[in-house]
This record gives sequence, C-alpha cells and structure tokens, in this order.
Amino acid sequence: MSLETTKADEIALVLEEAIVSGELEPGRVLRQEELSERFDVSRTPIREALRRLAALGLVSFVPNRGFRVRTITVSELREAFLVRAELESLATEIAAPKFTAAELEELESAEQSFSKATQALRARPREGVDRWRLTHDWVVANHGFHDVIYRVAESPLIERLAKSARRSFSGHAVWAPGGSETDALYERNDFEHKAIIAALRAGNPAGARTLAREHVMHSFELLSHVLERLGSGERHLRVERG
Amino acid sequence: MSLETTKADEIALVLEEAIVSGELEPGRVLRQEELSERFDVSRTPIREALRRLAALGLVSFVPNRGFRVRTITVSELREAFLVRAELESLATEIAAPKFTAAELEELESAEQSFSKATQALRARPREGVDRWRLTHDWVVANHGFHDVIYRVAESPLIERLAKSARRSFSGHAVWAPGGSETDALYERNDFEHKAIIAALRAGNPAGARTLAREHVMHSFELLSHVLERLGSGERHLRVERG
DNA sequence: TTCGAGCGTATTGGATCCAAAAGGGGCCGG
DNA sequence: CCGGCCCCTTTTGGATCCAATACGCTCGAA
Repeated sequence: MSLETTKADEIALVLEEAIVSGELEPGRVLRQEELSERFDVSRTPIREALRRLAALGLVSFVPNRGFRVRTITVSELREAFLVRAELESLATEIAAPKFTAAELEELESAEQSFSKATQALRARPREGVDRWRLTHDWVVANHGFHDVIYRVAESPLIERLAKSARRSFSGHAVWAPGGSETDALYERNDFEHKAIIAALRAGNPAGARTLAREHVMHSFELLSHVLERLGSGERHLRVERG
Repeated sequence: MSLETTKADEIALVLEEAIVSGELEPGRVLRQEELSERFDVSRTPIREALRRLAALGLVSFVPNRGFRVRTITVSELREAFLVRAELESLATEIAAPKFTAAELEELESAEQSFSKATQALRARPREGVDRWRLTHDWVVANHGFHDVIYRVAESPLIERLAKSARRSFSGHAVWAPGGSETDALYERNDFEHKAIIAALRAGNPAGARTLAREHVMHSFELLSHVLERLGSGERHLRVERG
C-alpha cells in the first residue's frame, strides 16, 4: 500500500473497482461485518468507505438498513449519457488545441485496440462467458480511448464528473448479442472514434466537440439497442425499467 | 429532524450549509473533537459526515492530518463554470418543453426578486457589511431563479452535478464592488434571465439552451471582473491564484 | 389458509477506548 | 543566533463495545 493512506480510502477504491467491474452486482447488499472480515479490519473504516461510495453515487443507503450496490433505471441511464455527452464534448474541445503529436499517436494506438476489440466482438457472435468477456474487453478498450482525451484536457473536475457519470452504469455491463443491426452500431462507434481523431489532427476543436457529443449519444443508442434485444426480463440485464 | 436519518447525514447537511454560506471559510481546519462538541455527538458520526463532504469535494482531506474546507484556484473556478454552463444549458433545454404556465409564473416571480436584488446592489455601492449582505442576497436570488429551471427539468443527476459545481465556489462569496462597468455586467445578467424566460415562453428549447449557456459564462465574466477589481491579495477574496 | 402479533436473532448506529502519527516547544550543540 | 533532536501534547485512525432498529420465524386467531 502507498505510504500515505487510510484503510477507509484503500477499501473504498477496492470496492469501487469491484462495483464498476460488476463483481459486486447491482442490488447486492453490502454487509458491514462481511466486508470487515474480507478486508480484515473493523467495521469503522468499512463504514467510512461506504459513506464515500454513497456520496459518489455508487451505492445507495437507507438508514438502519444498510448499503447496497446502486441499481439504475433506464431514465437514469439516459440522463447519465446526456451528462457524459455534454462533459465529454467539452473535454474534447478543450483537449483539441493541446494535443501533441505524441498524444495523437497514443490516441491512435488506443483506437487500434478498440478496433480490434470491436472486430473480435463481431467475429464471435456466440453467447456465453466468452461473449461476456469480449464485451468487457470492448468496454475497457473504449474507456482507454476516451481516457486519453480526458488526460490531455487536463480538466480534473470535468474528468471526475464525466467518469462518475460513466461509472453509474458500467457496473451493469452485460454481454452484448450479435446481429447485423447491432454490428452496424458497433462499427459506427468505431468509425466515430476515427472521425474524432481526424478532427483533432485537423486542429478543429468545434468539429471534434460536435463529433464527441454525437458519439456519446450514439453509444447510448447502441446500449439501448442491446438492452432492447436482450429484453429487460433477462437475468444478465441489471437495468431496471423506468 | 426527519424520521429516517442518521446523525452523520444531518451533520453533513449542516456542515455543507455552513461551508456553502461561507460561515466556515475556505482553508479552515475542521477538528473532529471541536465538531463533536458542537453537535453533541461522538467523533464517529462526525468523521462519516466529513468523509461524505470530502467525496462531494467540499472539504479536502490529508491522512493523519485531518479535514479542511476546500480552497479553490482560479483555474478550478473557470472549470466549475464551464461545467455549470454545459449542465445548466442542458437542463434548460430539457425543461423548456415541460414548463407549465404556473411554473413560468414561478420563474417570472423568481426573476423579479433577482431584479430587485440587482437594483439594490446598484443603488448602494458602498463597501462593508452592508454591501456584503446585499451581495449575499443577490446570490440567493440568483440561485432561486436557476433552481426553478432545475426543478422543472426533473433530471436529478444533472441537478446534483450542476449544484455540486456551483457549491464548489459559492463558499467563496465576497462582497462585490460597485462601479459603472461592474453595474453593466450585473444588468446584463438580469437581462439574460429575462431573455431565457422569453425563449421558454416562446417554446424555443434550442434558443433557451444557447441563452443559458452564454448566461452562465457571462456570470463567470462577472465574477472574474469582480475578482479583478478586488485584487487577489485582498483579505475578503478567498480564491487562490492558479 | 392467511394475516398479524410477539419474540429472538442479525445488523446497524453510535460511544468509548487505545494505538499511532503529527505538531510544538524547549534544550543542546554548532 | 540558528538548526536539529527529544519529549510531551494534540489529534487522528481504528477497534471494541453497547444500544437501537430491522428482519424472520413461530404461533394463534379469524
């Protein structure tokens, strides 16, 4: 562990990762005693960590009844994407004039990983664990691309809020079914990344901004499409109606 | 106190109010013992409340050294306004088609209070406690106007994040000096509120959105202007250079 | 059968207690 | 006079303990 940190903070980070990755599925009750055994500490730092996660919106809290991993409704999902669209387009605009050649290469490289993940998803439209894992890889690669932009933008508040909006649903990740329609949406996503890179290379902040905004909203379309195809009654779908 | 709530939550709300209002000035160290006496509880709920405020970004925290009310730099201030501009314009666009006649009246009424506060500020350009209080009233009236829009938008996430961005600097409120230039900026702010109302009445979401965005950025100009006139070395200015 | 009351258990909220780290001041040597 | 070291005090981090609330089960009555 790092030199200067409290147990509550370390635990909060581990729990956050577990929630975002889906290891702790939405709706799951977080028992203080159970966590205190898992991390081999008393309940005191556990509760502080949970308070932090509650303030971040990752877990919900009801007095005297405890904490649980937050579930999300469809309307909350839409709102999160709207917010991310605004913040990310803003970050892209800010980052645009700051991009160095090296950073553009980094972005390009991240995009190549993303392309590969997209193609992998397309090539193996089977369901099951395999498909789930490919989807997860795709999500990670996607984040990798966007994170380069956040980093270049050097806007901590924007980054924090945008990632917070992103986190609010990433724990709900599901395997995505294949199909030509779905595939087309995945392809479009990939294409839009390339378009954003092009606008950045061209030194066009306003264009990059618009592209980024549309891209995020298209990502929402993609996710909606996937949810639609899965049907909200399915077990692997952890988003509630709303 | 409400039926279902923990002491930690109540305390967090009170502290939040104290910080936002400036009663607890930026940079102030928050001793756990002192707070536990003030609220007549043990340090346990105090620490949970402080953890929450830290996650919200209202206080900073260093392990083994404690919590203090967060200070803000000029670049953080700019970023907060950029974020608020995006989120508030989004909220305005969403709210636009939802406004009922009654809600428009409410907005109109809030704007009238704001106009009065603006005129009061202009009429009494003297410095001192008096001026400080008028500025505070102006801030409250301004929030009152914008809060109507948030409420109509019915977008809890947007509202939460936008208010969070707002909070990040409202504890730094200072008295604003008078002067014809400054007065012109205050007038413009007031005028822009009216323009937003007009766009909403006209059923023009896109227009309202654009106006809202410009309005928030103009508010930043106003604040910058005030800060400029005060000079960053002044005691009543609690924003750091950055 | 079903619904509600009662009671024992599980779980949370908060107080208290102890250990560890930071802060402050005096003392000593340069 | 100044800087570093040591010791004492303050403050924080965490563990443990106790009270209060919620949960779940059984049992009895309609």
